[in-house]
Amino acid sequence: MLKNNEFIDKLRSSGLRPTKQRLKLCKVLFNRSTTFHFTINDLKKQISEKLNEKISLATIYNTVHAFKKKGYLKEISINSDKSYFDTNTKIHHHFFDNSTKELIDINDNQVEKIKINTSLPGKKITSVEVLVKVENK
Amino acid sequence: MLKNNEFIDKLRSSGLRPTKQRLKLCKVLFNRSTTFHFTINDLKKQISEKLNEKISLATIYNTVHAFKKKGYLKEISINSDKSYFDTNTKIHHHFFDNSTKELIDINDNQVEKIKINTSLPGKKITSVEVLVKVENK
DNA sequence: AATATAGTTTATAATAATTCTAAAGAAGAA
DNA sequence: TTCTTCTTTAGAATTATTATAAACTATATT
Repeated sequence: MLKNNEFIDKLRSSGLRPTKQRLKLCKVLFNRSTTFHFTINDLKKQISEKLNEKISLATIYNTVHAFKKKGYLKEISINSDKSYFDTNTKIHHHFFDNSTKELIDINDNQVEKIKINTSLPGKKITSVEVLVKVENK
Repeated sequence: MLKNNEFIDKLRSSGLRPTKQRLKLCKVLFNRSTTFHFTINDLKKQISEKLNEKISLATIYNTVHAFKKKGYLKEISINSDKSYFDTNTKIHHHFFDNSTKELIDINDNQVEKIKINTSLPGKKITSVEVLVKVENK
């Protein structure tokens, strides 16, 4: 459980003003024991459920993108009508449950490290993502 | 280069009536030497450019989804505002060029086969996808 | 402490991909 | 031909996301 002051320092040190809204979002996003996989709508719901407050939708979008840019959140590649984000920003891979539309982390020891034996001229690799899709048996 | 009759047979054998629109789409999609990675908009453009004809947008969507369901097309997992499809339905992986927003096949010998040493209770794996994102150097 | 400024938040409108609808049209069977 | 079922279509509806521009606030400056 991080203190408010720690969030304030973290925000300030990355050039983001520690506003009320950002601090509330930090609480909801980062004050948890396990990683959080979410869509904007999931996040919005948790803000009202956990904090019993309201942050405008535009601010939620803005902040999530700001946090992603600063490396505090990661966007996960799924072809869905919605975007998915993850509070675990380390390189790791995912199950995507098509039945529940939920993301689940794959542990490092559960999937072999991927080796790419090629490159593209003039391009640099920015990420390597493995997505294992599952559904109910 | 497949003949029209071959498309007719293929469609009929999978329970799809061989309509003018579907045959035109077959021509654009499958009468090519290399695989085709496309968005609905790309496809629409090629219909007018290659065939100089027009198929309603709803039909393009309907047909692409019907072909996907029958296994003639594959949808690729990218978090983009648009959906991407691929005429190569074999298991293979992709580069996604964030600078040009293009998909490029990764050959089988260019990426190691991924081994998953885990499973989820009550779920079955439906696909394993590797996406390598690249951008201009 | 008051003031200036640059960064933020907000409600709302705009955008864009996709799906829905329901009527008209076409394919295949009888 | 006629009937039934499937398909196409234009346009409306839906939905996630981004843009806009005015009100607000954190912070630095005086």
